[in-house]
Amino acid sequence: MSLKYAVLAALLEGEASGYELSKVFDISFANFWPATPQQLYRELERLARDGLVEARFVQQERRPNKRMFTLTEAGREDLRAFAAEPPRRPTAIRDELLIKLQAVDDPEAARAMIEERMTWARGKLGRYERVRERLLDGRTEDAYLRESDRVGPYLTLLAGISFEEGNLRWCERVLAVLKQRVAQG
Amino acid sequence: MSLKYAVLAALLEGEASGYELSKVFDISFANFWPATPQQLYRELERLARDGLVEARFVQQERRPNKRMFTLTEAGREDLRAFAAEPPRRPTAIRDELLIKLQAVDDPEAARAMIEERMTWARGKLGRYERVRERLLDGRTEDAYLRESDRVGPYLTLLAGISFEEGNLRWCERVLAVLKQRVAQG
DNA sequence: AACACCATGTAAGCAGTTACATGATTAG
DNA sequence: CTAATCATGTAACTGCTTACATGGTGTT
Repeated sequence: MSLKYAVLAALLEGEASGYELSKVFDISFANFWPATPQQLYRELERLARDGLVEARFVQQERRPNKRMFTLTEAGREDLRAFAAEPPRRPTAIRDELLIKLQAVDDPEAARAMIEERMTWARGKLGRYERVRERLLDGRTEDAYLRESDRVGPYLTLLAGISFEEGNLRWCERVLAVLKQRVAQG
Repeated sequence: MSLKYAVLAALLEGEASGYELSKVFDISFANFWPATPQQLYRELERLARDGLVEARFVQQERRPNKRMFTLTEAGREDLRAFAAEPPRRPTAIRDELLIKLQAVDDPEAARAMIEERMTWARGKLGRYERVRERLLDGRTEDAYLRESDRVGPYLTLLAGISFEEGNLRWCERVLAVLKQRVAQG
C-alpha cells in the first residue's frame, strides 16, 4: 500500500520515467522505502489504470522509447489525504549484519564486517552532503527554507544523514567492545 | 532467507516456543528483523523439517499445549557459517512517516506526527535501558564484557539505543525547521 | 462483563525478489 | 573488447500481511 504513495511522492518532483524512478528508489528513496525496478513498473501500471498518474509515450531515436509519468489532480489529492493521516505502522528495519552480529562467535570476522559498514556509511554521507549542497545551492539553510516551496525533501535528507551518523557512532562503539574482548582472549 | 537465521540466532538464547519467539520478534528483534507470529510458525515448521531445530511437545494443564524448539548441532553449524559470511544485502528501512514527510504540505500535521514519534522513541529507549540493566546485572560494562560468553545481544542492543537516539536528534531538528517555516507563514 | 493473555494454526491475498529477455549506445 | 547505461517488460517464485478460528485463564 505504501509503495503507491512513495511513487506518488517521488512524482511531486516532476515528470519521470519508470527507469528514472528506479534510480531514485535505489538512491535517495532507498533510505526509507527501497523498491526494485520491477516493483515500480507494476506500480506505475496500476497508478495509471486508476487515474492517479498520467502516462505519456515519448519516442526517442538513439535510445529505447520511454513512458513519462505525471501526477494527475486525483493523484495529488490522494497523496495529500495520505500525508495528513498519522502513519499506521512503525518503522521496519531489516539488517542482516545485526543477525550475524547477534550470533557472532568470531570477533575478527565481526570486526571486518563493521569496518566494511563504516566505509559504506562514509560513502553514503558524502553523497548526502553533495545532495545537500545541490539543494542549498550556495544559500544558507535559513535562506533555502525561506525560498523553497517544499521542505519535505530536505527533511528526509536530514533523516538519511542522521541515520548514517548514528550508524558510524555505533560502529565505533562496537569496535571498542570487540577490541576489549580480543585483548583478553 | 534471513528470517531463517534470525530464528536460529534467537534460539541461541535457549529453548523457546513459537509464541515466545513471537514476543522476541515483536520487541527486541523487531529492531532489526521484525516478524509476525505466522511467519515464525511457518519458519519453525521448515527448520524442524530440515533438522536445524528440534521440536518437543509439552502438555500443559491450565494452558494450551505448546511445542518447544531447540537448536540442533546442524542448526548451530548452519548459523555459524552464515554469521561468518559478510552480509549480502544492505540495510533496508521502511518508514511510512518519511513518505508522508516527503509529501507534506501541512506543517501542523507534520509536527504532530513528529511529536508522536518522539514519545514513541523515548518509550523505546526506556525499555532498552531496562534490558541493559538486566544484562549488566549491577556490573559495569567492562565486567559484563569480561564475564559473559556472548557479546552479540549486547551489540545489537547498543544498535537499537543508537538508532533511537539518532531518531530523537533528527526529530528535534525537524521541529526546529518546521517552526521556522510556520513563523514566516 | 469485557478484555488481554496463552498458544497454535489455516487460508487468502498482496508485496517483493530473481531470473531472463531485448538491443542499441557509449565509456573505459 | 568488455562493460555499463538506457528502457522496458514477462514469469515464476518466495516472503509477508491480514483475517479468522479455537478456547481456557487471568485481570480490571
